[in-house]
Amino acid sequence: MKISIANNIKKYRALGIKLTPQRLAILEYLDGNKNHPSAENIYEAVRRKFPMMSFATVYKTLETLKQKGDLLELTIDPLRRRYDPSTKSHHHLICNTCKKIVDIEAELPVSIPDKAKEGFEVTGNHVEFYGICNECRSR
Amino acid sequence: MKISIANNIKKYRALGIKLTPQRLAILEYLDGNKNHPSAENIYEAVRRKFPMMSFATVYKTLETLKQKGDLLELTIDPLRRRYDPSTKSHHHLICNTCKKIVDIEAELPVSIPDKAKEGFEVTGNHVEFYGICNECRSR
DNA sequence: GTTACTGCAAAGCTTTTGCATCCCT
DNA sequence: AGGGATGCAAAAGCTTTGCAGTAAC
Repeated sequence: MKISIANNIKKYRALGIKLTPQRLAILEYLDGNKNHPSAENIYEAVRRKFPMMSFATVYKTLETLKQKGDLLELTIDPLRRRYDPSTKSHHHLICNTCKKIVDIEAELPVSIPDKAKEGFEVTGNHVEFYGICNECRSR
Repeated sequence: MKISIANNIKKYRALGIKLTPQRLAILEYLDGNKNHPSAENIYEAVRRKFPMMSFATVYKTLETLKQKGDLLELTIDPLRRRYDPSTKSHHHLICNTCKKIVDIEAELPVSIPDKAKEGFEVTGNHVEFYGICNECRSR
């Protein structure tokens, strides 16, 4: 984990991102994270290392990463924004009961007929599947 | 439009929804509306008829309709919730530039391989296509 | 030395809530 | 008449912003 971040330092330098300790902690927390964390999740996690951390720093860093194309903002949760460090396009399963969000690893062939495109030039897509997860069903 | 609402009055009665003038105005505004309005859009529109209307009434009515299954809440816009009176499952095109949201009329065969289901019992899905709309491309 | 980031507090938006009053059924 | 809806104002969340001080480059 730490090694992976270390290897990426030159990538962030190249992007023109100034690497402060706070940012490194955020990057380390996000690296490989599959939990689709909210800003608060990130704040709480990183604050254990940097008790002086402020929410503004979290939001500003997330905004920077987003603009550099290194972080996806998910509009999936009606209550708050969630973030996903996996920037290659993928899809999600959402549990209607516990609201858990799980990545779908498989490729999904989704296509839209030309006549349904309404004049759009389509550049990407995102599929959400709704249902009930294993744990919730067991109850 | 008014006729369609009139025909539906017994439906709402049957749902146990008390039909106040404010609610009728909201229902009329929503009926057949393809603009995916926000609570504020609805408030502004209905306020022209009922200047005394309050935001709380809009939100409470939307919540009621949602719970009766007569309105969908869209989690598509990161800035605010939007509502869709078309309750039969459908998909959306979203313009990256002007943020317009357009309904897709066609059926889309979307399926997920069993091995990708992560133990979920899948009950529905929603596809978002991203791109650039005709108007934005013309500039 | 510059430039850009941090931290704090305040402000901005959207959405929810409590409560007295009102009105649909 | 009774139960639910309305309107107002206040509060609650989440996110953004301004600014002075500070640290990375």
